[in-house]
Amino acid sequence: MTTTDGRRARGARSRAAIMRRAVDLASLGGLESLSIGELAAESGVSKSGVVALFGAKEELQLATVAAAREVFTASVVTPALAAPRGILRLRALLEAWLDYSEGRVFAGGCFFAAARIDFDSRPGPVRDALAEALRDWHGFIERAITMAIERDELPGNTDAAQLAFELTALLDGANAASLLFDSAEPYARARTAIARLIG
Amino acid sequence: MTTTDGRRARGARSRAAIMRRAVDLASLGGLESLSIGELAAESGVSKSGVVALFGAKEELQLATVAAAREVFTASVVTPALAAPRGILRLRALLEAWLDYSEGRVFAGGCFFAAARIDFDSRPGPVRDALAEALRDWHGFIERAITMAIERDELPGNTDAAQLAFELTALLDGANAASLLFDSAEPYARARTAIARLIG
DNA sequence: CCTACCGATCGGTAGG
DNA sequence: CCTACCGATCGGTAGG
Repeated sequence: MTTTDGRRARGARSRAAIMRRAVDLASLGGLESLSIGELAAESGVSKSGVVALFGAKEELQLATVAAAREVFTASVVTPALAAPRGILRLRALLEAWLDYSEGRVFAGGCFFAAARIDFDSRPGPVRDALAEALRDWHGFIERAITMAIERDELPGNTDAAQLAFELTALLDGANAASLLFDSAEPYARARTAIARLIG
Repeated sequence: MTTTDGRRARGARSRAAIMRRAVDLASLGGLESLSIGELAAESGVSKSGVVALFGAKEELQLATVAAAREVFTASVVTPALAAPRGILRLRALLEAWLDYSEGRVFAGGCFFAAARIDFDSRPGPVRDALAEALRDWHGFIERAITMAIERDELPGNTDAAQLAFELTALLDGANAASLLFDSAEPYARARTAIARLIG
């Protein structure tokens, strides 16, 4: 019993440490170029250790997406839930996202923007997991918009899905431009545009 | 002389055919996972043939970026130049871009959106080439906006760089969402947002 | 979890 | 432009 628990606790710590490296590596080079050997070497375990803990490549990729979602939720969603429903929560969500991207919570910027590329033309479980994560996030923004409309903090004729598309496009655009041009200016541009859209 | 010209003409045809495959492969999997061996096999030449024509990996990547720029210019920029300067040309540019993305001129959607990922955290000549291509495109949009302002087709207090950021973010957002969700709806959303921004 | 190993593919070169 | 080859790394497995 004690040895089993000890082994499980070590396994859990090891899993968490390896996933922390995995999400960073994937944010830098994409989810497909995340290699088992490189991840093992950087984590101080053997290749077969990585495979034993997470399974083969595709299961490793799925585990990495799940780990990234947890980090994302803790960095962006949970903090914003402290704000009251409505326009304040919507603003908190957008601001938390910009901080998450600008603060490089993942070494290579937004994990999902990087992970998407290798899979958005390749159907399968990994693409499905990424699509679900993005859909969840967009849905979260859209519900915050809807609550703001209900509270008369946004015009009654606002199209929530349309506004959610525009806002997330601004966030992703800031992330991409900041990375490529190594500049913080795109975040200021996104904030300006957001202020114009939702006051 | 004749044999030399014949060889050169064959070389040029071969180069063009190989680049046509290279830009498609890179748009699907990213510019780093474009492998010399795969490109050679799909083009019907040997690996050393690819290297002889384009040089080692980095030179191949630079050649691929240059080829993609040519395709992009021919698909988006040149057609839009037929429209008169000002708001009409701006609208033509944005519409041509959406058609370029939606029509999958590159098999994996916008080449530059896909190629960016592998390099936006990795300084070097390839990143520089991608950044220059994107800067060129943004500059083109910005100049079209400026000309529209000068013709009083957009408000005099319009911030051209800011509006260019917002418009290109909408284009890129539509491309990304369309690929991941395998849907045409994001293009409609982008068109709606563009119409609101520039009438 | 490890070592030791597998076949396949990577980028690249020698020699022609 | 080719064939033939190089060392390194890929994902993955056997056996413990």
